[in-house]
Amino acid sequence: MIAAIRGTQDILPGTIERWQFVEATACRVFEQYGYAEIRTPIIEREELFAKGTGETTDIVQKEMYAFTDKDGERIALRPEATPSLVRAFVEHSLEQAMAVPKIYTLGPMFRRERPQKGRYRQFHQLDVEVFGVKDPSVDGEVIDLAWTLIRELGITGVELAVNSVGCPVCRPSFAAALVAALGEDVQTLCGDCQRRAVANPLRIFDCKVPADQRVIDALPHTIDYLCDECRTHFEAVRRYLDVFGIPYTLSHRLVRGLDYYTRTTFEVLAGQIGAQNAVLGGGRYDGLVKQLGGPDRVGIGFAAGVERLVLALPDTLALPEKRPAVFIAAIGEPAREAALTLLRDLRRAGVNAQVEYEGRSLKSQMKRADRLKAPLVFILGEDELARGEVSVRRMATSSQESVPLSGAVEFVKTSQ
RNA sequence: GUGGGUAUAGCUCAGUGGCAGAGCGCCGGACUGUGGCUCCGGAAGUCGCGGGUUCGAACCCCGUUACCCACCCCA
Repeated sequence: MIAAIRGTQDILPGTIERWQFVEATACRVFEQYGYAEIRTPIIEREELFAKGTGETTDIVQKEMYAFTDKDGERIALRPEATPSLVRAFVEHSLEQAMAVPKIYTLGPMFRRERPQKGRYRQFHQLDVEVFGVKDPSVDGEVIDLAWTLIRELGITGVELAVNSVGCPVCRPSFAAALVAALGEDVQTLCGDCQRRAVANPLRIFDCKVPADQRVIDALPHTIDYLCDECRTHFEAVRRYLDVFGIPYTLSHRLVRGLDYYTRTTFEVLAGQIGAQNAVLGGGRYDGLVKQLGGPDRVGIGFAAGVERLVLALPDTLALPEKRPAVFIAAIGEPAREAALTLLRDLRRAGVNAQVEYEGRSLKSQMKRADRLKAPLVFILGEDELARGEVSVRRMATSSQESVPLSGAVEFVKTSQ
């Protein structure tokens, strides 16, 4: 047997309904907020992510699926959507084409990590981006959109964390302050943290090693080192969140893993879905568009993990059951032909009607109808055929009546 | 890349050296053409794979692969 490759999975009937619910809800909410869907290729030039996601990130350094194409070009399977959306924004001058460049997309992403609960090599994201708006009110709108999505999905027990990581002006001084505050204590931290202290001090805040927490808790906070502009911006973002009535926690440890984030960062964390508890994360990336060769335009957005949202959906979520309106059981060859004609007519009238394909016994056909949860069964045998009627059985009550064959379609439609 | 756990029927799992099992599901039957409940019968297995020990291995030993969970990191 050839099995699906590691970290990929088939989403089967019984589960796919929850995916459809998540995707349909997301599209509805995004459209309501005025975002337009776009779809971009799954493969891109490797360079796009090296420059966009960041040469120093783990995603690019060790998790990206990349290969050399037959003409020698380096191709990558996208590990995230933002660089692709920025590329499309620039390539098609969407700022000219759209009244407001507010876009969303959804689809598979690829990262070569060891799979675990809520993390796969092919995973799926919902992704929202806004380009060219500096005003903090758009930070507020994007976070409100994220929060509304979570609420519309019925997901509870989540926490919204918000922070500001500053900009290229103020971040270096904060990083320096971090290292200075650590001082000799660096020696007492875990190996990962010691490496981070040199490579990217902000990431020390990601550490989960219990022994390190006392030292980390005492470290300075990003928001105390913001430059005037960043501080004013962040204060305004927080005011908007208050205006929108969105409950959030200020998390000075929310620094996020991608190089391009500036100023506002945020994350929605859910319990009960495993160790990978971030269902949604995003922030502002004011330098990215220019860095990718576009005009000097700011940007902000977020990505939500579909697998994680599906895990976080309430157990009580009741999705409408898919069932045929009527099942047609036929006995004997002449009746089978009449049944197929009736089947065609029902379907042309927009009715979900099913039949048994193999010529089985009536008993088997009834069993099939029951299993499909069809509320009505049309029984067509020699007797019915001779009278130009069908017997209609209501499965719930086991009651049975006769209906003229010519009125069968109408009968189903009126009893739906 | 690292650590731990698991691997037996379609699914969930029992089975600690002596004939491969259960529940659910599936197929058929219980007075000619009637579902669910009950009863009877049936199909279905390379016990993950490869070696080793043994008269004999699903079971013990070695190796290997896959999956799950966790670390790193991230959605």
